[in-house]
Amino acid sequence: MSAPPAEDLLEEWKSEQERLRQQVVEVDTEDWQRKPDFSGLQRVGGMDLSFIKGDDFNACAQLVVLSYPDLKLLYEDSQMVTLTAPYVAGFLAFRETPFLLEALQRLRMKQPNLLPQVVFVDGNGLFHYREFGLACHLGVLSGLPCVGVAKNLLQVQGVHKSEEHQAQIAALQKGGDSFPLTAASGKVLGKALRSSDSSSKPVYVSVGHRISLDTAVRLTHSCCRYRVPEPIRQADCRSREYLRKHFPAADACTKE
DNA sequence: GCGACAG
DNA sequence: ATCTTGTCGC
Repeated sequence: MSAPPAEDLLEEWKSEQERLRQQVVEVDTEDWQRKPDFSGLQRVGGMDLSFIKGDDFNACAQLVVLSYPDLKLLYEDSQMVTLTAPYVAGFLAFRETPFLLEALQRLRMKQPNLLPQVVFVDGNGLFHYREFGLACHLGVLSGLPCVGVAKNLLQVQGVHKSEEHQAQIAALQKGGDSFPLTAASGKVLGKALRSSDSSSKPVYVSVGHRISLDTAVRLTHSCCRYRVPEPIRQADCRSREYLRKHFPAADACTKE
């Protein structure tokens, strides 16, 4: 279906990532990030893309803004988009970021008062081959604080699904427990977090932009009703719902 | 050739 | 990402 990406394009993308990497701010920049109860934080965003089953190009781009700490819906935007870049592990941002930025731009235009103070992104931030995953990319280009939350482990910089890793997961006792994901260099690139008491499979949290890792992990835990933090979960549910409503069984009975 | 491969 | 309902268990 989609042509394999040319080698020189990947090299261009790498350069772009290495250039933008320099702009990532991996410390807390907001007052609320320093507060034990995050007082001052009122709006958290979540973004996601959902696809129709056999279609790699058309997707629903979703933005939700929830109140904090209640996690009630304040704003939502669903928009059908046509993707141009293929999915290549390590380059997810080149596929998705343009449409996430557009959604934020529509919000800035329509309801700037509802702009989220932090955005949860479905994917990694600094926990990435070149320390510049989707959450960093969106953070730097939007200027907003961003947190990356991946549902699956990307094996990067010496972190792998070893027995040691499995043992560390097994040692996570309750919601909020975590352990560091340490690169071969010694740098902690992210943390595996048990997001709730009832989910034994962790999520992988890393810094996107303008937030420290410890704050990102603490905030993620505080936004979890289920395994996936509520802003991302809502974005996922609502974009799927949009597709079900507007493209019901798009593949059934097409052959007569 | 084999494994890895965020979404 | 997507294919997929009910079911077993705490």
